[in-house]
Amino acid sequence: MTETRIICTVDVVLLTLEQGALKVALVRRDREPFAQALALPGGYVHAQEDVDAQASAARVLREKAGLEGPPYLEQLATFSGAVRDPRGWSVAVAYCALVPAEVLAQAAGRLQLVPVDGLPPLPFDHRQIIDAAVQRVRSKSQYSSLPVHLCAEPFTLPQLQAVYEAVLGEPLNKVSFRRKVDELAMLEPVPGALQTGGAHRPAQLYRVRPPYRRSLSLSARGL
Amino acid sequence: MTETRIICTVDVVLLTLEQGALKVALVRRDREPFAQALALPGGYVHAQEDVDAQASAARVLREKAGLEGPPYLEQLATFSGAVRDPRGWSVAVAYCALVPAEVLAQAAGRLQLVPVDGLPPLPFDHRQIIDAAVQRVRSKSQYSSLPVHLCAEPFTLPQLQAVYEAVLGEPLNKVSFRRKVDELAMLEPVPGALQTGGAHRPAQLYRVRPPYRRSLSLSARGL
DNA sequence: GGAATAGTGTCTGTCAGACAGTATTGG
DNA sequence: CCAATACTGTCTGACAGACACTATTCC
Repeated sequence: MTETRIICTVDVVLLTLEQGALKVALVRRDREPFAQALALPGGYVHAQEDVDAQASAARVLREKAGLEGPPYLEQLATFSGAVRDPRGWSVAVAYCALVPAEVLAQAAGRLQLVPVDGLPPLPFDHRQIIDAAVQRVRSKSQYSSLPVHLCAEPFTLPQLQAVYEAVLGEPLNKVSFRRKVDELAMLEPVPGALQTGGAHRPAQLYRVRPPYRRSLSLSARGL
Repeated sequence: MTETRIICTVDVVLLTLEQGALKVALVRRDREPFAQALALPGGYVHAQEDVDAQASAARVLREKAGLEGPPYLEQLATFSGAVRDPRGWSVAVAYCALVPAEVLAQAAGRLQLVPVDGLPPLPFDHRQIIDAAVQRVRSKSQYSSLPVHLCAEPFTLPQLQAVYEAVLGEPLNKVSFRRKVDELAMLEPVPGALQTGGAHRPAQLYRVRPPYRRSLSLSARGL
């Protein structure tokens, strides 16, 4: 009995917020299959250089998006089967990464940002992978600090609330939002730093407390 | 440059509730590495016969546990890397399955049930995989109907509440529990069927409504 | 002073949990 | 009638959201 070789890859759903809309970063494929098509950044697992699949995903982000330290990178799910890739039976470990739009500016040109609510036809099962990522992000945003990773530091609480509202697609109560953020105990005010410039009262600037830099803070009852 | 072959496997964390404790089904390995050791049921992905990794997991359940129709089977996470398997760089797609203890009776002898809170040393990273599965199940039990898959139908509400309490490890309020179960709208009373035998008022028996047979019902605010 | 936005004190409706009562069986 | 458990009606404290007020800036 011959053992068929299985294709092992990683795909990264790199999400950011631009102009109030959640967008996914796509790259133009330079190889077959689907050469020239827009697709998720991904690639083969390199057994020689990657210690695990998460390292493969970080390498993909470095090579294809020029991102050195991924602020937030989480395993999403694994997509597998005989028909998803024309080359044969494949396993794609999908990861979800969140970055502030400012961080992607450096990779302009290599990446194309597409609103997740208006995706073009995509190769493989990339549409399904993106949908799963968006669903996960929206779900986790309801009860965790996940969206802070879409905000460049330092930021104000009204800015952070706008990010939450953009991700969740619904307006939030200001008082409740501030209560919850306070409960999460994940932010600290930057002493003396205020957002000035507007013709109105300046807002306090905040940053993420170091322990929550790469992880999440969870809330018992949502928001 | 030579491409190293990557080992593709699936592992199944088969959980059940026995004597009020959450237990995982382990099998004695019949091959190297770790032959004779207790480990999670698992095996290679068979590209020729499995349409995807979930089918591989279902096949493993069938071959190693004698389970034909897995009542609940969900992808957990993927564990990968160079060091987790002595044979080389490996990818293990882990699945979590829930069954009532009664269903496992038919597979007695092949499976050994071990309480998840008193696990022996296990090969590979199986301890880590089991811990992830238990954490996921406990977490999801807080706001979904997941534990019904640990209950053989038909069951009474007090029985179901006991299952929730065993999984979550804390007592629940009876009134709130019944309100929530009612909100989930996932159960229907079996007409005229009552649990008799005790020297007390008999309890109404319930079954899962067909649409929720293999999926979950989610609650907005937990429990 | 006015416009605009940041931030806060207080009220209220809702809902989860507690309590205690009724219901229904076997002995 | 008593013990035991199933089930239900009602009260109450806590909390999310609404409202309105104060604070601070630029013009």
